[in-house]
Amino acid sequence: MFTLAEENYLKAIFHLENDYGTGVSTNAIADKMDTRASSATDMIQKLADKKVISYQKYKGASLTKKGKSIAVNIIRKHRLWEVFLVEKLDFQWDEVHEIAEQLEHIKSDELIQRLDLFLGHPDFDPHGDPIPDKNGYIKPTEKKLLSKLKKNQQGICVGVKESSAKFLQYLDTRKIGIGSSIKVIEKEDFDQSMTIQVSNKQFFITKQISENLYLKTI
Amino acid sequence: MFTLAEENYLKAIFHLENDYGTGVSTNAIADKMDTRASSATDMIQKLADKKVISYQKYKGASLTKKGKSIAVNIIRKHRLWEVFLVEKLDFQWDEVHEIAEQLEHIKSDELIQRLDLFLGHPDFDPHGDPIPDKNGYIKPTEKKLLSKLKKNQQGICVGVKESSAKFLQYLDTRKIGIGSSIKVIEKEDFDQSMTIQVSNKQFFITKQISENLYLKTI
DNA sequence: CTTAAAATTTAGACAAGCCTAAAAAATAAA
DNA sequence: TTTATTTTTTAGGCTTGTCTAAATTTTAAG
Ligand SMILES: [Mn+2]
Ligand SMILES: [Mn+2]
Ligand SMILES: [Mn+2]
Ligand SMILES: [Mn+2]
Repeated sequence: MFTLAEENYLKAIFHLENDYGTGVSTNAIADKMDTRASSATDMIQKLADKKVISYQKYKGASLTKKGKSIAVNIIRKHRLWEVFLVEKLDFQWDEVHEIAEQLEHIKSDELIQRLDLFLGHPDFDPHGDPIPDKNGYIKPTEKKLLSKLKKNQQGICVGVKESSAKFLQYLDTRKIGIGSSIKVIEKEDFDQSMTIQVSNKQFFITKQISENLYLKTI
Repeated sequence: MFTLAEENYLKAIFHLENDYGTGVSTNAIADKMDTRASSATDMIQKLADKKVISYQKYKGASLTKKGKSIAVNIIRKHRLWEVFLVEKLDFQWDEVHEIAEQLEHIKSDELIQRLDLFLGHPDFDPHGDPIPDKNGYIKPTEKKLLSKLKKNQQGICVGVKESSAKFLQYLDTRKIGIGSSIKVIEKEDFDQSMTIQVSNKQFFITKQISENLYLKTI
């Protein structure tokens, strides 16, 4: 069995490997966990002892098969709970992450199996992130960052990269959400800022925004 | 903010005061928490420092107003989650306690408020225990242990005292549950064993059973 | 290739919660 | 009321997860 801290480190390492490739540095982990490098080292050594990561001093860490399976299961729980909170309890999409951070650590396979059924086996969480199935399989989805689109290209918003409350609220005030149709009207070469069209309104957005919106191009 | 361990101690002290009156002994707490008296003393001193119990060396502990309010809130969460698990996820009443022991520590007032609404503001949990309202008020209910009834008296089962899976399964196999009509057919003076009638069937039960079933007499 | 900077690990400490063993206080027995 | 027993507290230690400061290794610069 794994402690809450161990579970959180495994999840962090999973996300880091996903985003920046295999072999995660101590500093990257410490950063994501909002702790000190020395604390990260301690935990990395413990996780290596438990065979859930492979690790050599000074060379970074990678999840083993077992470690990945644990991490994915926590992510599955996190996302299912987020669906529950939004679909059943009427929370907004910017309000659920912190609560799901707690709920993801509840230990009961039966509970998750039944929750999944109750929710109708959802494929995506409220932020457009895929929900791993009970075997840990994550269906690969073809989605593209808005920042990669050129002038006049368009797509449907299928997810967000950042999912901080601040960013989600920014999107809310501009009526951008999962399912919104977005078209690039103008793109500034110098700073990658864009003018986009959502429904019948046009907005000016910075690179920081376009780099955090996933689209399915059409 | 209170740690998981602190919350569990507060809940234990609340239940002990409820069952055996104010001023709870160190041993009673250690016993309920399945720990050693020395550990209980450590925690008692910490809780006293935090002003959630009043305590004098060698004299036992009692919840302060603040401590009681925290304990009752945890119990409210526990019971609401049990309702959720049974009503929404189709768990059996003997399967929910352990999971609720985890869920009761999730910290979000908004979550509990919405869960309560989602469940339709239930008054009782699956074991017939009252659910405190958001102000911590527990509606007093008139219920009587089956063991207190005399021959030919009857009532409706409104709750169980014990709620271990073993006991609940015992009741299940005899089709006894919340709402069952129970009549005392025969009562043995010597050992308090009884013959009772449930629906059209008669059972022989020991004192241990009758002391753990709450009835509303009619 | 040697030095400077950055990244990582180690050493030593601390709080929370638990433990065992021993001391102290309260209670029961004689 | 003295002695024995039970209850409770204290003392000292251990594990988990964290920290700061110092040492070590790796990487980048000159
Ligand atoms: Mn989330
Ligand atoms: Mn999400
Ligand atoms: Mn329960
Ligand atoms: Mn219950």
